[in-house]
Amino acid sequence: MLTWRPMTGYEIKREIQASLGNFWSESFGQIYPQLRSLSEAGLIKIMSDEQPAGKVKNTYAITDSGRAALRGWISNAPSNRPPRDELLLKVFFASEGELQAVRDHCRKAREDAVARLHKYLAIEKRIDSVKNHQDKAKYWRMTLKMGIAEARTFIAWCDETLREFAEAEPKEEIEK
Amino acid sequence: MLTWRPMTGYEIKREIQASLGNFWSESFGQIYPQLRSLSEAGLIKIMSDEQPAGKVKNTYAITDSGRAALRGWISNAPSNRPPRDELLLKVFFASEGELQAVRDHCRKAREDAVARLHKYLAIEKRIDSVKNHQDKAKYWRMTLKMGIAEARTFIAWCDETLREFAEAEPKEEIEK
DNA sequence: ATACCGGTATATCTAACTGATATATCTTCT
DNA sequence: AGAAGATATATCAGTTAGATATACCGGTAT
Repeated sequence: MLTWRPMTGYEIKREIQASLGNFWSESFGQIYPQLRSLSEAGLIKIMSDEQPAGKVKNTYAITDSGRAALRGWISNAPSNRPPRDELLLKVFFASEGELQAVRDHCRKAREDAVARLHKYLAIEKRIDSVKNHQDKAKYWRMTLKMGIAEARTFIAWCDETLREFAEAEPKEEIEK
Repeated sequence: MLTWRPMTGYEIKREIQASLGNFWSESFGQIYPQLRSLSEAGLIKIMSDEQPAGKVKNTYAITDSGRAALRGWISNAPSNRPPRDELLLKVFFASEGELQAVRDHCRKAREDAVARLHKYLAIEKRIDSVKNHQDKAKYWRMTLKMGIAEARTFIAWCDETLREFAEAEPKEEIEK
Protein backbone atom coordinates (compact mmCIF):
# COMPACT_ATOMS: atom_id res chain seq x y z
CA MET A 1 0.00 0.00 0.00
CA LEU A 2 2.89 2.33 0.74
CA THR A 3 3.87 2.33 -2.96
CA TRP A 4 0.88 4.64 -3.42
CA ARG A 5 1.86 7.18 -0.79
CA PRO A 6 3.09 7.37 2.82
CA MET A 7 0.39 6.30 5.28
CA THR A 8 -0.32 5.54 8.92
CA GLY A 9 -1.30 2.02 9.96
CA TYR A 10 -4.86 3.19 10.34
CA GLU A 11 -4.92 4.57 6.78
CA ILE A 12 -3.40 1.37 5.41
CA LYS A 13 -6.28 -0.62 6.88
CA ARG A 14 -8.83 1.79 5.43
CA GLU A 15 -7.21 1.73 1.98
CA ILE A 16 -6.98 -2.07 1.96
CA GLN A 17 -10.66 -2.29 2.80
CA ALA A 18 -11.57 0.19 0.07
CA SER A 19 -9.49 -1.18 -2.79
CA LEU A 20 -8.55 -4.79 -2.00
CA GLY A 21 -11.55 -5.57 0.21
CA ASN A 22 -12.77 -7.83 -2.55
CA PHE A 23 -9.97 -10.37 -2.06
CA TRP A 24 -7.81 -9.27 0.86
CA SER A 25 -8.00 -7.97 4.42
CA GLU A 26 -5.68 -7.19 7.31
CA SER A 27 -6.35 -6.68 11.00
CA PHE A 28 -4.68 -4.10 13.24
CA GLY A 29 -3.18 -7.01 15.10
CA GLN A 30 -1.26 -7.75 11.90
CA ILE A 31 -0.60 -4.25 10.63
CA TYR A 32 1.04 -2.58 13.62
CA PRO A 33 3.52 -5.35 14.49
CA GLN A 34 4.33 -5.67 10.76
CA LEU A 35 4.99 -1.93 10.41
CA ARG A 36 7.42 -2.21 13.30
CA SER A 37 9.26 -5.21 11.88
CA LEU A 38 9.34 -3.84 8.31
CA SER A 39 10.71 -0.63 9.77
CA GLU A 40 13.43 -2.50 11.66
CA ALA A 41 14.31 -4.38 8.46
CA GLY A 42 14.68 -1.05 6.63
CA LEU A 43 11.98 -1.82 4.07
CA ILE A 44 9.90 1.12 5.24
CA LYS A 45 10.76 4.20 7.31
CA ILE A 46 8.91 6.57 9.63
CA MET A 47 8.32 10.04 8.23
CA SER A 48 8.77 12.15 11.35
CA ASP A 49 8.31 15.37 9.36
CA GLU A 50 5.06 16.71 10.72
CA GLN A 51 5.05 14.85 14.02
CA PRO A 52 3.38 17.20 16.54
CA ALA A 53 4.93 16.89 19.99
CA GLY A 54 3.11 14.36 22.17
CA LYS A 55 0.93 13.23 19.28
CA VAL A 56 0.94 9.50 18.64
CA LYS A 57 0.89 9.27 14.85
CA ASN A 58 3.44 7.43 12.72
CA THR A 59 3.37 7.94 8.97
CA TYR A 60 5.39 5.30 7.12
CA ALA A 61 6.97 5.46 3.66
CA ILE A 62 8.45 2.67 1.52
CA THR A 63 12.23 2.68 0.95
CA ASP A 64 14.19 1.61 -2.16
CA SER A 65 15.07 -1.57 -0.34
CA GLY A 66 11.36 -2.09 0.35
CA ARG A 67 10.48 -1.60 -3.29
CA ALA A 68 13.06 -4.23 -4.24
CA ALA A 69 11.65 -6.65 -1.65
CA LEU A 70 8.16 -6.06 -3.06
CA ARG A 71 9.38 -6.92 -6.58
CA GLY A 72 10.85 -10.13 -5.20
CA TRP A 73 7.67 -11.00 -3.33
CA ILE A 74 5.54 -10.47 -6.45
CA SER A 75 7.76 -12.87 -8.42
CA ASN A 76 7.44 -15.61 -5.79
CA ALA A 77 4.72 -18.15 -6.51
CA PRO A 78 1.55 -17.26 -4.59
CA SER A 79 0.54 -19.72 -1.91
CA ASN A 80 -3.11 -20.54 -1.62
CA ARG A 81 -4.26 -21.30 1.87
CA PRO A 82 -6.48 -24.25 2.73
CA PRO A 83 -10.15 -23.78 1.81
CA ARG A 84 -12.74 -23.20 4.53
CA ASP A 85 -16.28 -22.46 3.46
CA GLU A 86 -18.65 -22.80 6.38
CA LEU A 87 -21.78 -22.33 4.25
CA LEU A 88 -20.84 -25.23 1.97
CA LEU A 89 -19.98 -27.35 5.01
CA LYS A 90 -23.46 -26.75 6.40
CA VAL A 91 -25.07 -27.52 3.05
CA PHE A 92 -23.03 -30.71 2.87
CA PHE A 93 -24.30 -31.85 6.28
CA ALA A 94 -27.76 -30.32 5.79
CA SER A 95 -29.54 -33.63 6.32
CA GLU A 96 -28.03 -33.89 9.82
CA GLY A 97 -29.75 -30.64 10.86
CA GLU A 98 -32.68 -28.35 10.19
CA LEU A 99 -33.14 -28.06 6.42
CA GLN A 100 -34.98 -24.77 6.82
CA ALA A 101 -32.07 -23.25 8.70
CA VAL A 102 -29.61 -24.22 5.97
CA ARG A 103 -31.97 -22.89 3.32
CA ASP A 104 -32.08 -19.60 5.22
CA HIS A 105 -28.27 -19.50 5.31
CA CYS A 106 -28.30 -19.79 1.51
CA ARG A 107 -30.87 -17.04 1.14
CA LYS A 108 -28.84 -14.75 3.34
CA ALA A 109 -25.63 -15.57 1.46
CA ARG A 110 -27.39 -14.85 -1.84
CA GLU A 111 -28.54 -11.43 -0.60
CA ASP A 112 -24.99 -10.61 0.50
CA ALA A 113 -23.64 -11.66 -2.89
CA VAL A 114 -26.18 -9.49 -4.72
CA ALA A 115 -25.13 -6.49 -2.61
CA ARG A 116 -21.48 -7.25 -3.32
CA LEU A 117 -22.16 -7.52 -7.04
CA HIS A 118 -23.95 -4.16 -7.17
CA LYS A 119 -21.05 -2.55 -5.33
CA TYR A 120 -18.50 -4.00 -7.74
CA LEU A 121 -20.53 -3.00 -10.80
CA ALA A 122 -20.75 0.57 -9.50
CA ILE A 123 -16.97 0.65 -9.01
CA GLU A 124 -16.42 -0.80 -12.48
CA LYS A 125 -18.58 1.88 -14.06
CA ARG A 126 -16.64 4.53 -12.17
CA ILE A 127 -13.25 3.15 -13.25
CA ASP A 128 -14.29 2.85 -16.89
CA SER A 129 -15.73 6.37 -17.03
CA VAL A 130 -12.38 7.77 -15.89
CA LYS A 131 -10.80 6.22 -19.00
CA ASN A 132 -7.68 5.59 -17.04
CA HIS A 133 -5.18 4.02 -19.42
CA GLN A 134 -2.44 3.65 -16.83
CA ASP A 135 -1.08 0.13 -16.72
CA LYS A 136 -1.95 0.06 -13.01
CA ALA A 137 -5.67 0.56 -13.65
CA LYS A 138 -5.65 -2.35 -16.08
CA TYR A 139 -4.72 -4.84 -13.36
CA TRP A 140 -7.00 -3.27 -10.78
CA ARG A 141 -9.84 -3.78 -13.23
CA MET A 142 -8.90 -7.45 -13.64
CA THR A 143 -9.19 -8.15 -9.91
CA LEU A 144 -12.53 -6.38 -9.91
CA LYS A 145 -13.70 -8.56 -12.80
CA MET A 146 -12.85 -11.62 -10.72
CA GLY A 147 -15.03 -10.29 -7.90
CA ILE A 148 -17.91 -9.69 -10.31
CA ALA A 149 -17.60 -13.14 -11.89
CA GLU A 150 -17.36 -14.81 -8.49
CA ALA A 151 -20.46 -13.04 -7.20
CA ARG A 152 -22.49 -13.93 -10.31
CA THR A 153 -21.41 -17.58 -10.16
CA PHE A 154 -22.28 -17.75 -6.49
CA ILE A 155 -25.72 -16.16 -6.98
CA ALA A 156 -26.52 -18.68 -9.72
CA TRP A 157 -25.42 -21.52 -7.44
CA CYS A 158 -27.61 -20.19 -4.62
CA ASP A 159 -30.63 -20.13 -6.93
CA GLU A 160 -30.00 -23.72 -7.96
CA THR A 161 -29.50 -24.81 -4.36
CA LEU A 162 -32.61 -23.00 -3.17
CA ARG A 163 -34.62 -24.87 -5.82
CA GLU A 164 -33.28 -28.14 -4.37
CA PHE A 165 -34.40 -27.08 -0.91
CA ALA A 166 -37.83 -26.17 -2.27
CA GLU A 167 -38.16 -29.66 -3.75
CA ALA A 168 -37.19 -31.26 -0.47
CA GLU A 169 -39.85 -29.24 1.34
CA PRO A 170 -43.01 -28.88 -0.73
CA LYS A 171 -44.69 -27.25 2.29
CA GLU A 172 -43.46 -23.96 0.86
CA GLU A 173 -45.89 -24.30 -2.05
CA ILE A 174 -48.89 -24.26 0.27
CA GLU A 175 -47.79 -21.04 1.93
CA LYS A 176 -47.75 -19.39 -1.51
CA MET B 1 -17.53 -36.86 9.96
CA LEU B 2 -18.38 -39.21 12.81
CA THR B 3 -22.06 -39.15 11.79
CA TRP B 4 -20.97 -41.44 8.94
CA ARG B 5 -19.23 -44.02 11.12
CA PRO B 6 -16.75 -44.24 14.01
CA MET B 7 -13.26 -43.21 12.92
CA THR B 8 -9.75 -42.49 14.14
CA GLY B 9 -8.30 -39.00 13.82
CA TYR B 10 -6.22 -40.18 10.91
CA GLU B 11 -9.27 -41.52 9.10
CA ILE B 12 -11.17 -38.29 9.72
CA LYS B 13 -8.43 -36.32 7.97
CA ARG B 14 -8.44 -38.72 5.04
CA GLU B 15 -12.22 -38.61 4.69
CA ILE B 16 -12.31 -34.81 4.90
CA GLN B 17 -9.72 -34.60 2.14
CA ALA B 18 -11.64 -37.04 -0.04
CA SER B 19 -15.13 -35.62 0.31
CA LEU B 20 -14.90 -32.03 1.54
CA GLY B 21 -11.46 -31.27 0.10
CA ASN B 22 -13.21 -29.00 -2.36
CA PHE B 23 -14.18 -26.45 0.30
CA TRP B 24 -12.75 -27.59 3.64
CA SER B 25 -9.61 -28.93 5.26
CA GLU B 26 -8.29 -29.75 8.71
CA SER B 27 -4.78 -30.34 9.99
CA PHE B 28 -3.71 -32.96 12.54
CA GLY B 29 -2.82 -30.06 14.80
CA GLN B 30 -6.55 -29.28 14.85
CA ILE B 31 -8.00 -32.74 14.78
CA TYR B 32 -6.25 -34.45 17.69
CA PRO B 33 -6.72 -31.67 20.26
CA GLN B 34 -10.35 -31.32 19.09
CA LEU B 35 -11.02 -35.04 19.49
CA ARG B 36 -9.73 -34.77 23.04
CA SER B 37 -11.86 -31.75 23.91
CA LEU B 38 -15.00 -33.09 22.19
CA SER B 39 -14.46 -36.30 24.10
CA GLU B 40 -14.15 -34.43 27.40
CA ALA B 41 -17.35 -32.52 26.55
CA GLY B 42 -19.13 -35.83 25.96
CA LEU B 43 -20.02 -35.04 22.34
CA ILE B 44 -17.98 -38.01 21.13
CA LYS B 45 -16.67 -41.12 22.91
CA ILE B 46 -13.76 -43.51 22.46
CA MET B 47 -14.76 -46.96 21.26
CA SER B 48 -12.41 -49.16 23.26
CA ASP B 49 -13.97 -52.30 21.77
CA GLU B 50 -11.21 -53.65 19.63
CA GLN B 51 -8.31 -51.86 21.31
CA PRO B 52 -5.33 -54.23 21.16
CA ALA B 53 -3.11 -53.94 24.24
CA GLY B 54 -0.25 -51.49 23.79
CA LYS B 55 -1.65 -50.33 20.48
CA VAL B 56 -2.06 -46.58 20.15
CA LYS B 57 -5.28 -46.29 18.18
CA ASN B 58 -8.37 -44.43 19.30
CA THR B 59 -11.57 -44.88 17.35
CA TYR B 60 -14.14 -42.23 18.16
CA ALA B 61 -17.94 -42.34 17.78
CA ILE B 62 -20.49 -39.54 17.99
CA THR B 63 -22.87 -39.52 20.97
CA ASP B 64 -26.53 -38.43 21.11
CA SER B 65 -25.36 -35.26 22.80
CA GLY B 66 -22.90 -34.76 19.93
CA ARG B 67 -25.63 -35.21 17.34
CA ALA B 68 -27.71 -32.57 19.11
CA ALA B 69 -24.73 -30.18 19.20
CA LEU B 70 -24.22 -30.77 15.47
CA ARG B 71 -27.85 -29.87 14.76
CA GLY B 72 -27.39 -26.69 16.73
CA TRP B 73 -24.17 -25.82 14.91
CA ILE B 74 -25.80 -26.33 11.51
CA SER B 75 -28.60 -23.92 12.44
CA ASN B 76 -26.16 -21.20 13.49
CA ALA B 77 -25.40 -18.66 10.79
CA PRO B 78 -22.15 -19.55 9.03
CA SER B 79 -19.30 -17.10 9.53
CA ASN B 80 -17.23 -16.27 6.51
CA ARG B 81 -13.63 -15.55 7.26
CA PRO B 82 -11.79 -12.59 5.77
CA PRO B 83 -10.73 -13.05 2.16
CA ARG B 84 -7.09 -13.66 1.28
CA ASP B 85 -6.21 -14.37 -2.31
CA GLU B 86 -2.50 -14.02 -2.88
CA LEU B 87 -2.76 -14.47 -6.65
CA LEU B 88 -5.19 -11.55 -6.98
CA LEU B 89 -3.00 -9.46 -4.69
CA LYS B 90 -0.03 -10.04 -6.99
CA VAL B 91 -2.13 -9.25 -10.07
CA PHE B 92 -3.32 -6.06 -8.37
CA PHE B 93 0.26 -4.93 -7.76
CA ALA B 94 1.60 -6.44 -11.00
CA SER B 95 2.95 -3.13 -12.25
CA GLU B 96 5.21 -2.89 -9.17
CA GLY B 97 6.99 -6.13 -10.16
CA GLU B 98 7.89 -8.41 -13.06
CA LEU B 99 4.85 -8.68 -15.34
CA GLN B 100 6.12 -11.98 -16.75
CA ALA B 101 6.28 -13.51 -13.30
CA VAL B 102 2.68 -12.54 -12.53
CA ARG B 103 1.58 -13.85 -15.93
CA ASP B 104 3.27 -17.16 -15.08
CA HIS B 105 1.43 -17.26 -11.74
CA CYS B 106 -1.84 -16.95 -13.68
CA ARG B 107 -0.87 -19.70 -16.11
CA LYS B 108 0.00 -22.01 -13.24
CA ALA B 109 -3.24 -21.19 -11.41
CA ARG B 110 -5.19 -21.90 -14.60
CA GLU B 111 -3.56 -25.31 -14.99
CA ASP B 112 -4.39 -26.17 -11.38
CA ALA B 113 -8.00 -25.10 -11.90
CA VAL B 114 -8.31 -27.26 -15.03
CA ALA B 115 -7.02 -30.27 -13.09
CA ARG B 116 -9.47 -29.51 -10.28
CA LEU B 117 -12.34 -29.22 -12.73
CA HIS B 118 -11.57 -32.58 -14.36
CA LYS B 119 -11.42 -34.23 -10.93
CA TYR B 120 -14.80 -32.75 -9.94
CA LEU B 121 -16.43 -33.73 -13.24
CA ALA B 122 -15.21 -37.30 -12.78
CA ILE B 123 -16.69 -37.41 -9.28
CA GLU B 124 -19.96 -35.93 -10.55
CA LYS B 125 -20.24 -38.61 -13.21
CA ARG B 126 -19.58 -41.28 -10.61
CA ILE B 127 -22.23 -39.89 -8.23
CA ASP B 128 -24.84 -39.56 -10.98
CA SER B 129 -24.25 -43.08 -12.29
CA VAL B 130 -24.95 -44.50 -8.84
CA LYS B 131 -28.41 -42.90 -9.02
CA ASN B 132 -28.29 -42.31 -5.32
CA HIS B 133 -31.59 -40.76 -4.36
CA GLN B 134 -30.78 -40.40 -0.69
CA ASP B 135 -31.36 -36.89 0.57
CA LYS B 136 -27.72 -36.80 1.69
CA ALA B 137 -26.40 -37.31 -1.85
CA LYS B 138 -28.48 -34.37 -3.05
CA TYR B 139 -26.61 -31.90 -0.86
CA TRP B 140 -23.24 -33.49 -1.53
CA ARG B 141 -23.91 -32.95 -5.23
CA MET B 142 -24.72 -29.29 -4.61
CA THR B 143 -21.35 -28.60 -2.97
CA LEU B 144 -19.67 -30.37 -5.87
CA LYS B 145 -21.57 -28.16 -8.31
CA MET B 146 -20.18 -25.12 -6.52
CA GLY B 147 -16.67 -26.47 -7.00
CA ILE B 148 -17.30 -27.04 -10.70
CA ALA B 149 -18.82 -23.59 -11.21
CA GLU B 150 -15.99 -21.94 -9.28
CA ALA B 151 -13.32 -23.71 -11.34
CA ARG B 152 -14.98 -22.78 -14.64
CA THR B 153 -15.39 -19.13 -13.62
CA PHE B 154 -11.78 -19.00 -12.52
CA ILE B 155 -10.47 -20.56 -15.74
CA ALA B 156 -12.43 -18.03 -17.81
CA TRP B 157 -11.01 -15.21 -15.70
CA CYS B 158 -7.47 -16.53 -16.18
CA ASP B 159 -7.95 -16.57 -19.93
CA GLU B 160 -9.14 -12.98 -19.91
CA THR B 161 -6.30 -11.90 -17.65
CA LEU B 162 -3.69 -13.71 -19.75
CA ARG B 163 -4.98 -11.81 -22.79
CA GLU B 164 -4.40 -8.56 -20.90
CA PHE B 165 -0.83 -9.63 -20.12
CA ALA B 166 -0.28 -10.52 -23.78
CA GLU B 167 -1.39 -7.01 -24.79
CA ALA B 168 0.99 -5.46 -22.29
CA GLU B 169 3.86 -7.50 -23.69
CA PRO B 170 3.67 -7.79 -27.49
CA LYS B 171 7.07 -9.56 -27.46
CA GLU B 172 5.09 -12.77 -27.17
CA GLU B 173 3.74 -12.29 -30.71
CA ILE B 174 7.23 -12.49 -32.18
CA GLU B 175 7.99 -15.76 -30.43
CA LYS B 176 4.95 -17.21 -32.11
C1' DA C 1 -20.27 25.47 28.16
C1' DT C 2 -20.08 20.82 28.15
C1' DA C 3 -21.36 16.27 27.30
C1' DC C 4 -21.50 12.96 23.85
C1' DC C 5 -20.40 10.57 19.67
C1' DG C 6 -17.94 9.01 15.82
C1' DG C 7 -13.60 8.96 13.50
C1' DT C 8 -8.54 8.67 13.92
C1' DA C 9 -4.67 6.18 15.86
C1' DT C 10 -1.89 2.72 18.27
C1' DA C 11 -1.26 -1.37 21.05
C1' DT C 12 -1.95 -5.90 22.86
C1' DC C 13 -3.99 -10.39 24.15
C1' DT C 14 -6.35 -14.83 23.54
C1' DA C 15 -7.72 -18.39 20.93
C1' DA C 16 -7.55 -20.65 16.62
C1' DC C 17 -4.97 -22.55 13.12
C1' DT C 18 -1.28 -24.24 9.61
C1' DG C 19 2.64 -26.60 8.50
C1' DA C 20 6.29 -28.97 10.08
C1' DT C 21 8.43 -32.29 12.76
C1' DA C 22 8.87 -36.38 15.70
C1' DT C 23 7.84 -40.97 16.85
C1' DA C 24 6.12 -45.61 16.40
C1' DT C 25 3.66 -49.42 14.33
C1' DC C 26 1.74 -52.08 10.72
C1' DT C 27 1.46 -53.82 5.87
C1' DT C 28 3.22 -54.95 1.52
C1' DC C 29 6.61 -55.87 -1.75
C1' DT C 30 11.10 -57.52 -3.01
C1' DA D 1 15.08 -59.90 6.23
C1' DG D 2 14.83 -55.31 4.78
C1' DA D 3 12.83 -51.24 2.67
C1' DA D 4 9.15 -48.44 1.67
C1' DG D 5 4.90 -46.63 2.43
C1' DA D 6 0.61 -46.25 4.97
C1' DT D 7 -1.43 -45.79 9.56
C1' DA D 8 -1.58 -43.34 13.89
C1' DT D 9 -0.79 -39.84 17.46
C1' DA D 10 1.40 -35.79 19.40
C1' DT D 11 3.36 -31.30 19.74
C1' DC D 12 5.63 -26.96 18.59
C1' DA D 13 6.56 -22.45 16.38
C1' DG D 14 4.82 -18.97 13.88
C1' DT D 15 0.76 -16.62 11.83
C1' DT D 16 -3.56 -14.67 12.18
C1' DA D 17 -8.48 -12.89 13.49
C1' DG D 18 -11.26 -10.73 16.51
C1' DA D 19 -11.78 -8.43 20.53
C1' DT D 20 -10.53 -5.08 23.73
C1' DA D 21 -8.22 -1.00 25.71
C1' DT D 22 -6.66 3.61 25.50
C1' DA D 23 -6.55 8.35 23.97
C1' DC D 24 -7.19 12.38 21.10
C1' DC D 25 -9.81 15.31 17.97
C1' DG D 26 -13.79 17.70 15.75
C1' DG D 27 -18.53 18.40 15.40
C1' DT D 28 -22.99 18.84 17.36
C1' DA D 29 -26.83 18.56 20.47
C1' DT D 30 -28.51 20.31 24.79
